[in-house]
Amino acid sequence: MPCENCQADLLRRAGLKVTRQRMAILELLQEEESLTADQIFMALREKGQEFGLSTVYRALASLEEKGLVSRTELPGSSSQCFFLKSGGHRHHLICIRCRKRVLLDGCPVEAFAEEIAGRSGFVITGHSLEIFGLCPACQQEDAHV
Amino acid sequence: MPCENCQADLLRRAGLKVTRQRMAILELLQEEESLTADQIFMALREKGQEFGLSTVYRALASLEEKGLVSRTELPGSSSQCFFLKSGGHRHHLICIRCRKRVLLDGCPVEAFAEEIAGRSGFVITGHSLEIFGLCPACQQEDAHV
DNA sequence: TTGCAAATGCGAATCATTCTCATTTAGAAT
DNA sequence: ATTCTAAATGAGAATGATTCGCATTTGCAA
Repeated sequence: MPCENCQADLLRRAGLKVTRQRMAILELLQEEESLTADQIFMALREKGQEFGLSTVYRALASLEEKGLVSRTELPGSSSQCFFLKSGGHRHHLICIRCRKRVLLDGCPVEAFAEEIAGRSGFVITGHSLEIFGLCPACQQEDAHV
Repeated sequence: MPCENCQADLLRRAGLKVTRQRMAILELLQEEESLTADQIFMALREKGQEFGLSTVYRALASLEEKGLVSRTELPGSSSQCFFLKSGGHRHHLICIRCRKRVLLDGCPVEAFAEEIAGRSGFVITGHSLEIFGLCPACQQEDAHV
């Protein structure tokens, strides 16, 4: 259960100053599965907490650098989505309609990558994997329309 | 072995007009593993075949739409790489240094995705997977430096 | 050969993101 | 509590990749 103090501690432990702006962004990302920088900017403005778009970008960059946040890009979109990172190597299942993001357990790529390494002579440094689909709620909505 | 006629046929079969520009781009992509739009633009200019950057983008878009070309983004890069698509569902092993792109056989994600579908209630529509590493040549070069 | 939709060229426009620089602020040190 | 400094912020300009508008050209089917 997220609390203000937890978030402040997260920031402190990361060596980042605890600012109104960063707190608000962390809080927002806790409510929403994943948002673009611009969506964050606008959501905060609606809450009466307006601050500069460049601050949003900078806050996200510092949070990412400290491992509190990650980003990806939805297929066919030009802007990037940010979401809270929960430790360890995990992949996401992402709804292409509402952008809900579900954390997955396990990774089918690791064994595959090792096999590849042997055959190709590459030194493997990482991989990207995302699975896309329609979440149950959006399946319903699409049926209605 | 690629020949001019093959490429022209590819275009015709895709319902695209056979233009100097599209031919040159296909040819170039056959030589190079993968290139950004701008790299294509400049490579063609060096060959004395200058044409507009927007034409490069449009040609790539139409080739992609017809399934002759795909694109991805290297991690930490802001521009997209284009490469010839060889039929079917395939993934790539990509050198993060020289950007060489190696086609992989098999896909470790399909079974995983089905399992996920059952558990999550999502209708899976696709996935993205890329594996990154250093190719043998670049391992050498890095050792030298 | 003709006709016309498709393709091109050029520059302007757009969009996400980053940068600059003056100002403010968190939090450590006093 | 006050002072001090590096870190963070705000506003807007700058950048860089990509797309768009529109006039012109060009495959290619008839």
